[in-house]
Amino acid sequence: MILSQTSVYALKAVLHLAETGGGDFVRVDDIAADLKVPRNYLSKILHALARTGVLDSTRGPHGGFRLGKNPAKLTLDEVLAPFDEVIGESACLLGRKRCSDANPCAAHDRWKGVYAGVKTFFQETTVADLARGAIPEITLH
Amino acid sequence: MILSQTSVYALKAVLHLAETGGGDFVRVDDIAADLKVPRNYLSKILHALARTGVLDSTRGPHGGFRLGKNPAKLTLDEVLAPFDEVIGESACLLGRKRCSDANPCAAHDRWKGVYAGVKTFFQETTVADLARGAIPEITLH
DNA sequence: TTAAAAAATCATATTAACATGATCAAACCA
DNA sequence: TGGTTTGATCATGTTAATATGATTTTTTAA
Repeated sequence: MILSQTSVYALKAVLHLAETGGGDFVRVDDIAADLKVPRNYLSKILHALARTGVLDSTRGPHGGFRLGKNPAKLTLDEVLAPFDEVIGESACLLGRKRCSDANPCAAHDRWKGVYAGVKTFFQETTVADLARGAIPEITLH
Repeated sequence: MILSQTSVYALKAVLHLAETGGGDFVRVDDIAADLKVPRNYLSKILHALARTGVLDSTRGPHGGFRLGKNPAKLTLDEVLAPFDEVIGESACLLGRKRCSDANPCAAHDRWKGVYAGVKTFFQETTVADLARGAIPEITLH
């Protein structure tokens, strides 16, 4: 897989909230059940997303998670940042820490262009781009 | 990392043989020392590459590993096939087993084109493309 | 035919990702 | 104010990738 399992869970959860959340708080248990993802594991992931502002959370009755940003302005890169670093250092095909035009690995020149496409995808695609159906107007707080 | 550590070792070893092997058998110990890669772990990897015909191996004095195919005809895809499946099922961003135009995940339409570039890179880039310096003429057996 | 050289294999250890169950702490409401 | 609802956290378990050390098997050459 391109993304780790954790990243896939994160992305699915955020899309789920964009598609069906309607700006309301949704319980972890409900999200976990809908997505068929382990409850406590998801809880930890959603908590990490709340820390970065991607999600918003409250406890107690009527608590849960909702989007913390406008989905049209929320890039996949922002969602995945706490988990995989899809972008950045991991860019080198041969696993180098530092790999640049000035100090390239054997694959650098040919891989560069391909990787640029991947990078752009994650930096420019938004949650709204991927969410199916009508995206409700969400009032941010 | 895009590729697993194992895949990186495999790719580095094959490039190393293309660049410096000169068609002769090279000992695992020497490759491992040059690449700074664990010896027995590399041995297992090279053995797997020999099974698919990418490499050729012999035991005993003057034994070791050498390329089993013309590097100009050896694609990265062929090298990595026993380890990661960079190409194929793992294609779906959201981790689906089956994800197609007919039965797409939320990311399918937008990811498809980007992924096609990655796929093409691995299918069309050859070991000779990445090997630095003169590639010696290798007599295949 | 025997000793050395080399890959092949085996048994085991380490680590990180992924997962589960139990408990804790905050928010809400009667 | 006390009980219920909910996220947050903790302790632990499982599994696969990565790694190490020891042993076995094959090949060559003296």
